[in-house]
Amino acid sequence: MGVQEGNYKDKKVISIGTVRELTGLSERQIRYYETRKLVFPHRSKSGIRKYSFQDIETLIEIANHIEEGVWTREIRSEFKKKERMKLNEEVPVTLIKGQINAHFKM
Amino acid sequence: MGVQEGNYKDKKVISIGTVRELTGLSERQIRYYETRKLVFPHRSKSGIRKYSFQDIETLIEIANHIEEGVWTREIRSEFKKKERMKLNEEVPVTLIKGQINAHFKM
DNA sequence: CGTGTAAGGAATTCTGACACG
DNA sequence: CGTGTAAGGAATTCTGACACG
Repeated sequence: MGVQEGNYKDKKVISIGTVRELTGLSERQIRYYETRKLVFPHRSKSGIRKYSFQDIETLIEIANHIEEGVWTREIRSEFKKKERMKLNEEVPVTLIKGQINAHFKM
Repeated sequence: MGVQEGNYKDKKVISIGTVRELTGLSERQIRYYETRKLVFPHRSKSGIRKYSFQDIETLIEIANHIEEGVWTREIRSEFKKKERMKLNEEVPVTLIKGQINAHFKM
């Protein structure tokens, strides 16, 4: 577990119409949150936006915040805070002595 | 693990152009394998095909077989065979005594 | 600030068919 | 059998703007 799992969750392959259906948001809203730097879809060569499942979860989270009256500006700084915390989680966990013994006894 | 994991792999959300890019197949080929009953995309209300990541893996597998000269007919029966084996795997694994003890000692 | 909408154009996708072999 | 292609139409997506508040 952790950040990258080589999974499908982060592959940007979903176009905006499908994102609209999955999130219940309007395309206007989805594009607006991009101008507010809250989501970052890829672009196909011809300029079509492509989103990941992770993006969809983020959009739903954004929508929930907006409903509560939170501004996009605040949502962005909250996301940045979370990003900083994630980086800390990535620091390798030190193995406990007992676990090391369990691993290496043969 | 097993069949359904509530994951993103089976969500049919990818349109054919993206599938073309991900598989390297032509749209003609992708649609043809559908008429041969090898892949089963969903359809949006307006009739647009939507594929899952699982479909993409299946398509790649199909392409490999075709390259080896295998006919779609044979590929289909091979897929059906695999399907039957999958059903067997789903039979719940009987717990080994020691494991049961480990689980229930409190 | 966040979102709706009409506008015009460009890119995507669909189906049925003709072709080759 | 498996795949390419041209054809015409329908659905999708894009951008920049006006609007409201």
